[in-house]
Amino acid sequence: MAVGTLERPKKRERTQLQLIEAAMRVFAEKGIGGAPVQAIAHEAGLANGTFYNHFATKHELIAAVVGHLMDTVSDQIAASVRGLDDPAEWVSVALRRFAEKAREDPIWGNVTVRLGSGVTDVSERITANMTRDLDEGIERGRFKVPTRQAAADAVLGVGLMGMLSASSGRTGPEHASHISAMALRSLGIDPTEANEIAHRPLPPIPEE
Amino acid sequence: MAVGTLERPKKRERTQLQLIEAAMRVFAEKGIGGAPVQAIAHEAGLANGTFYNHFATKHELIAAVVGHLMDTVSDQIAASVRGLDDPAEWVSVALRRFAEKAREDPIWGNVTVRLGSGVTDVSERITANMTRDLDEGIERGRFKVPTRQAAADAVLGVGLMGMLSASSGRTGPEHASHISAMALRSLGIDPTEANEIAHRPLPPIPEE
DNA sequence: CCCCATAATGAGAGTCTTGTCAAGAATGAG
DNA sequence: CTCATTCTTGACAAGACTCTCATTATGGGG
Repeated sequence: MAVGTLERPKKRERTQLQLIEAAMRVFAEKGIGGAPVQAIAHEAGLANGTFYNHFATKHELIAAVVGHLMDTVSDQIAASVRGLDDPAEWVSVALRRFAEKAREDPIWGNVTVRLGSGVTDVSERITANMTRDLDEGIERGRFKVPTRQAAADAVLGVGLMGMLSASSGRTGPEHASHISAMALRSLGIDPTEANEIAHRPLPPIPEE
Repeated sequence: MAVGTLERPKKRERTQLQLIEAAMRVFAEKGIGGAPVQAIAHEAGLANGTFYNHFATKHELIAAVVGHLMDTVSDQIAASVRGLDDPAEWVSVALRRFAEKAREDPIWGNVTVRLGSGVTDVSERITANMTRDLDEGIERGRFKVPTRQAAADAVLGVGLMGMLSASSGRTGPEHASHISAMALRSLGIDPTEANEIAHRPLPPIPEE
């Protein structure tokens, strides 16, 4: 209970990460609803009670998973895009990063999709950056779309479904570029150009 | 136990439908995982035990919900499309029907999306017709897409997300046409033509 | 290497959920 | 209207899940 005037950052965080990662594995397999705390603790190689030393409730764990998921890419992507000028390229880079991450780490992909299409908090945070990019592109006349809402539906939809197939191993190495190209075409970018943008090398991810 | 040589079709089916519809309302509100059988029975105005006269397990109920959902539109759509010649129009009609149905009946839409992006059975059945249409369009050279998988991701993605925003009341009456146009553009249809196809009147739904 | 603040343990209390069943109510054919 | 058949009821047993807590283990600063 003593308020932390001293530093003690290590063990606690390691265990929390164990739990978060175990939770993602279990969520990916059994869905988010169907995951008893016991199963998560056991998957992490810890006892039931240990869980509650770190998270007061299951809901709190889910929030931590969300936070972890977001920290892993969302902000990195936003940053890696910051140097670029063309809204079309922003969208392309973001989509490709998500899809590739999902291919490399299927569990991450699976859980992100489940949360992104289910939990309101997450889809809002995922969409936040994307919506901003879309608006900017629309305003500049770069995207020609019927409405903001339709544009958001299209880009988010192809992104999530693309991640889903990527994380289930049904895709080749070009898949990220493919879905990115399709998204750009739906935003009114000329097919040839869309293809070119979708195949540009990805900019490096800047350090924290 | 007597094998049914006699006819007795009425009451049973009525109650089953009550349960299925109650289940959809509860699923829409609390998700599919978080819906106790008790809550469903109560929502239907029935006792707990009655549930188990009709469905041996909760999973069996979910299967019935899926069946009901599919019967409601999927086959109707397939039929209503059968007279048309252009794969682009097939896709457009199917997407618009789904999106409009979701707008008219938000609960139907919400549950269909949840099942469609989560339960494997359903997404497969939803995709089955669509994939066939896509393949045909690709083969005829009507669609120009990087891969079948990318095309399926794009169309299914925009369809599900479109239904989701439609069923949450965030959309105007044109939304169905809008997302249909975006889907066609992502399939390589020229924007002007995509728009025209997306605004053609929907063909009538044929009788059973 | 010692020691104690900090973390882990796991049995179990309390609660919720599923699924059963004997008894009573409704249905509808004759 | 009568009665056999079929449906409904709600209390309850069995078990799963969440969260607690007194006890034991640990790690890392001195």
